Amino acid sequence: MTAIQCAPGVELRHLRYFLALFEELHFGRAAARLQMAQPPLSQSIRKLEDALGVRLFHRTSRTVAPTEAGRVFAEHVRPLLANFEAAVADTKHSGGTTSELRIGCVPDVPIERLLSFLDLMRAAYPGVQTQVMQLMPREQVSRLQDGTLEYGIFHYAEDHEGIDLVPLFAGEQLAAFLPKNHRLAVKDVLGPDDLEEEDLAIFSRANDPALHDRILATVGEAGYRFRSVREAGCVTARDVMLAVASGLGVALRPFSFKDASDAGSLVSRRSISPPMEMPETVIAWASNAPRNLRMITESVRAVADVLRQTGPADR
Amino acid sequence: MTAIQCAPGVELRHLRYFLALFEELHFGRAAARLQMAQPPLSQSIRKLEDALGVRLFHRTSRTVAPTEAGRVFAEHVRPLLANFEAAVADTKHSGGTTSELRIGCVPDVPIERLLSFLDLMRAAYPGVQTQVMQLMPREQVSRLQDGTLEYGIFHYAEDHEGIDLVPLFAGEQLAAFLPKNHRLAVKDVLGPDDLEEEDLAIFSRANDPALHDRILATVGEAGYRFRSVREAGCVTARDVMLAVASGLGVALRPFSFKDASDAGSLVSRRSISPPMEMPETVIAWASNAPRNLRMITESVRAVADVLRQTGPADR
DNA sequence: TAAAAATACTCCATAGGTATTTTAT
DNA sequence: ATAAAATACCTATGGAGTATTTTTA
Repeated sequence: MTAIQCAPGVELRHLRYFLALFEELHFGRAAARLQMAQPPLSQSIRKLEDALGVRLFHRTSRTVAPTEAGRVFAEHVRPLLANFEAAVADTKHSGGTTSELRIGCVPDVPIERLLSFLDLMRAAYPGVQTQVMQLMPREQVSRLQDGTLEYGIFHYAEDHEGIDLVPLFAGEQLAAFLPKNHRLAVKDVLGPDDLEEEDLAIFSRANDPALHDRILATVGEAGYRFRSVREAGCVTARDVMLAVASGLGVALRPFSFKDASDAGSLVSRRSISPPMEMPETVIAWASNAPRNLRMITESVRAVADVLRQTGPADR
Repeated sequence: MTAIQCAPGVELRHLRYFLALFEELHFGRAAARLQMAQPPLSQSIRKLEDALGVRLFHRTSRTVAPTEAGRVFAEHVRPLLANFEAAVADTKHSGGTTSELRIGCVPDVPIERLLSFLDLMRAAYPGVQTQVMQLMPREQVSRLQDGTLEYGIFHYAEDHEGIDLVPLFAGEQLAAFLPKNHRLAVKDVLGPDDLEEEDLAIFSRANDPALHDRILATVGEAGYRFRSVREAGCVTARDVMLAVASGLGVALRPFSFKDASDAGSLVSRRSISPPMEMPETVIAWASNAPRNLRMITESVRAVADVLRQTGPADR
């Protein structure tokens, strides 16, 4: 009932900062982990100490060590933050409001990348339910616009009206895929000279015109020429591998495709030089999405930011 | 380890706001209780709901009702805040740093007032140890300046170099104290005419010259004249009562003095008209007090603010 | 229509960033 | 000499205030 509150000015933020520093025992590293600069972290810790009236760390310019009070505080703070997260998760659930997020994803995003994204989202939004469906970019965009999809993941090729997007993953390196017993299979690395007598097998332009064009442009700019370009209605990695194995031509696809297919015994993967990469993978959403998605979208931005910097190797 | 945090932007502040609203179920009252305006409370609650992705209250312009999610959240938030307070208290203790606060207080501050102040301070600073000592203002000031006293409580009479202070209590109403069988004891209320043939008994000017002068000035301005002013080295209420009982003269002291003395049977207390009041009671500290007192001083300011508004009746 | 919540704006406190200095090894 | 924390300074987000509008019992 008293209007006077204990430890005014101390916020969850300070607790998180404290815990990070307590674990790292190094202002620079803790700040990096918190994705902030070192000076504001110093200031925040000092402010926390002031608010508590207790010194939490004994520091010299070489060492940071928790004081007795710091250890006591850490003991309390850890479960406190955990309880907070639990409270949030529980509340989200009980609301039933955070209806399942429908996420569209093009088939050629490596499964590990997709999973590392979903993992981080679940960490940021404990209550969230996700339902990932395989959709081509055009389908994704129209569903984002009519509200039957919350987020879409595809390779960037062009902008769309009413759609916001941020980079999620860097473009993957491309490799050449050719039939096992192809004459070029004996070489480790293939270049423009090797490929100029080959046919390029690529997904049908109708599937995703903008991406199709962009890839062909990239190929041209990198100095590659092909005898012909053959379109195939390939959607999955398996389709591509089969087309290659059946002699349609050489495919240029991300390195990771080898692992994703059971056709590994039928096709060979070879590096190419000069290298090329796919357009970066982006995540998109409707600009006018309902208000209850705003914060989730903020998390999406944050997660995307982390993934783009650290890569999906984080797991 | 993940840098992505759950429910970003939610701070303890929001939890406090939420709980206040959950209990009041009325934005206006909750805001008042939180000592803030209503619109920012609306905004904060909305922001909290956004961050959680869940509606916590169902509101019309007439009613505010918690949703199911709101009830769930409240269940979590209550112990969470309690744990936080406990964590702060524990940490303060363990640090041992919040060395006992030495608080000086002049003798004529009513004990209830002093206690209500100490209560609120303990609420705001759970770990705090207080040691109150009876000191005259001059002594308090010099000890504040040399750092052997953290806070001083006295009646305002003048400013001092290097000393900050804020009002703590309004000045008390003065009453006249006279011997039980004094000729004026038959009257209920005494005025200037009654007292002009009396001697005024007052504490020695040497004790606190500024306050002494200020009281005499107040007496004069209120239109009171006395036959003479007699100084006595009185310090405690008991001293004053004894001086009065022994016939030194009439004393003008706060109403509450009657209760504080066991000399009640020897002296009578009478209201005076026109009324006079003591200078307000202030709490003071050294402007250059050590950094670990800064936050406590902030609490002192806050507590003083509340007490001055609500009065010590709060208990 | 009246009480209460939501909006619209304004302001300022402060969180956080950058550049630099201090300090201890 | 160097790595790391502290300090100084700056910017800008957003928390909180005042005035006003909208809403529904």
